[in-house]
Amino acid sequence: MANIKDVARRASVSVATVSRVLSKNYSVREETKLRVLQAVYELDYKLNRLASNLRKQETKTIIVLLPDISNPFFADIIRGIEDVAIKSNYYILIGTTENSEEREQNYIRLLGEHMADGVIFITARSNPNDYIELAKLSPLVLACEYLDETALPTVSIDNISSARKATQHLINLGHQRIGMVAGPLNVIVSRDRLKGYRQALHQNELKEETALIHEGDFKVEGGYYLTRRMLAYENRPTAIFASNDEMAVGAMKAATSLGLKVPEDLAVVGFDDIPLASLIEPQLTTIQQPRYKIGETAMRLILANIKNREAELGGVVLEDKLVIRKSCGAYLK
Amino acid sequence: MANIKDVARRASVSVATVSRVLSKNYSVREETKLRVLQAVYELDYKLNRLASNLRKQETKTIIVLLPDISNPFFADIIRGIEDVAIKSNYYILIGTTENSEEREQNYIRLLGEHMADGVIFITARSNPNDYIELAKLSPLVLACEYLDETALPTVSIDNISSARKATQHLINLGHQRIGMVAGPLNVIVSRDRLKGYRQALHQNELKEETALIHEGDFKVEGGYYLTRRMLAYENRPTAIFASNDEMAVGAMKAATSLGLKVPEDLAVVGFDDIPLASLIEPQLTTIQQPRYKIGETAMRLILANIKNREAELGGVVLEDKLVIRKSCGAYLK
DNA sequence: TAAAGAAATGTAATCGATTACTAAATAAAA
DNA sequence: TTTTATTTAGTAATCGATTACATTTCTTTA
Repeated sequence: MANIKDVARRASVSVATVSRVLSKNYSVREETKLRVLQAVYELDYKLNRLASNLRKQETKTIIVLLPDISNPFFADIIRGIEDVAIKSNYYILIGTTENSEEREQNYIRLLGEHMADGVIFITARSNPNDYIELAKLSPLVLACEYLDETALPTVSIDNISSARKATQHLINLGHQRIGMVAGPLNVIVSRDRLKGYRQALHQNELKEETALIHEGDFKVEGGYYLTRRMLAYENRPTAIFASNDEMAVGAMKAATSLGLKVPEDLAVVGFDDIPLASLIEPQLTTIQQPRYKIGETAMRLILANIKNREAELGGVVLEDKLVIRKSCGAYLK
Repeated sequence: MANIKDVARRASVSVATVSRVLSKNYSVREETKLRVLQAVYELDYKLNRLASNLRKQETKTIIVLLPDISNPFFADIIRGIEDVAIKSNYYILIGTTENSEEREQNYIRLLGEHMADGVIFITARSNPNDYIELAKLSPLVLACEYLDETALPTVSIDNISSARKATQHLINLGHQRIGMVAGPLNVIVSRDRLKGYRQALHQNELKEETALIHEGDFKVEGGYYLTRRMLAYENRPTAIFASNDEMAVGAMKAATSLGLKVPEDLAVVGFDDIPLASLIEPQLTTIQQPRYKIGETAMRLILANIKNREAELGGVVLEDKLVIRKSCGAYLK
């Protein structure tokens, strides 16, 4: 395989000249340029990007870490990231952690080894300090997640206000006993959605019942079992707000399994608006996150951070939207 | 950031010795080894993998190309690939082509630029010759796809026999007029599924009707509209075999939208067994592909091919399975 | 104890680019 | 035409590892 030396020899110029021709924005005599390009063509020369990266100390690669690729929620975010990346001549290396600390480290290590220029986390981990430390070494952006205390670059919606909005919607429809199927509470996003739910109750002077608040796992089965449990109470809830759509689907299945109808006997509202939400019957009322835009913004933030490591990049908060479909029963009124 | 020279200096040895200590399987005196490791620790030395890769002429990275990351069908395949990759100390770089020729080339170019050691296609393209040419330059494996003529390394199920099996199942349930919602016919997988459908008809001396065979796009909407069209016929089909689950869901929605019940008025069988298949009501009867295993095998094949470029690697055919749920109506009999 | 063989380490070339510095060629100004 | 400024191109250092080959040190054997 031809390298830059071969091209130089063939075009009777130095390697420096070849490099200049190929990297544009250098002044090279037209005739020489043509000779070089001819040689490139004849030898089918291809840049060795490894060598180039080594010398330039950059890789144009961003690591994107997420827990689980089969979660449809992430797909659009990744599309957003990748689209911006491609436009900026970057590549993304997707790593799925499957919630394994070791696997995550395995990918993070690549940063220190100069195999990537930065990392975007679309993932929920517990220890904020790790992020902060890492951010000192390497450009880093959190997508969907954020930290209470520190100003790392983040992109997300305002989960508190969205959850409040969703709960308020149920209250407006007349529900007084609203069950909450929360996400895992070690995740800040779950905690904030729970917080929003509580705020809505308090603002409407409804009292909060621990029996109506349960911690789930973001999976269909979790939503199913927790809802079954709540529906077994004598004084059962008339509505469920689930912290994500999968659990909301589980809640609907729980109702059906007990002979209850959604939304007549149990109203359900989810969170995320994954594709499934509009395929299931009845279609799910849910909070829609601007996923693609979250991805785009995350990539833009990291590019900005690469260009200028000093740039103060705080958190970007994007608009969400309550999508009203059938499962909340609004159409019945 | 410390490099190998710094470590060498600190440990009072040559860079060669440092490299030997770190790359294992070299004989180094225990005492020297300790000194080096101590220096590595003190300086927090990290290998520059770019430099290492350049010298060793390998990257331990495999490109995985697929049309669309939001398709849940691909997620398990990727999991299989990634799991094997990690065990073998490889990384995968996922590229989504969004059916853009340009985007695909953008990723393929990386191979020539020494940024990856091989490529796995989980994707449907038209021109087999491109694959064959590329395979000469670089290790390449096709997952799910295959070619008629040539012996490239491939992993897939036998789509013809699976489609035959699915269709036969409907015939066994008494259906005589079975509509086929095919996938895009420029894709060999779609052609083979159609072939299997036809074989089943012929084997049962049912005649094939062009009015009952339609080419779709693997999307829910496509399945919906094509099925609506078929259900509008005077002599409408009593069953639909769709070339993937999304279109099968579309078919079910079409039936419902016309007031027909699935499976009583219209039996539906899909293909792939994506997660949605068991979440939708009625649950979908479908062909289950061993997705995770397809991924694993694809990665194994490419590793074998990297180790020995001469190895003759033909096509691996894995077992599929007809999963009988509610939508075909078998339970009614 | 000397010679031969084995083990440990060092020297320097190499992978393939980019680029600071320098030199030659050309153009512009005096 | 000479001097100066500007383009264009070359030389060689550099990025940070790995490894062939050479050399030194240590063991083993005679």
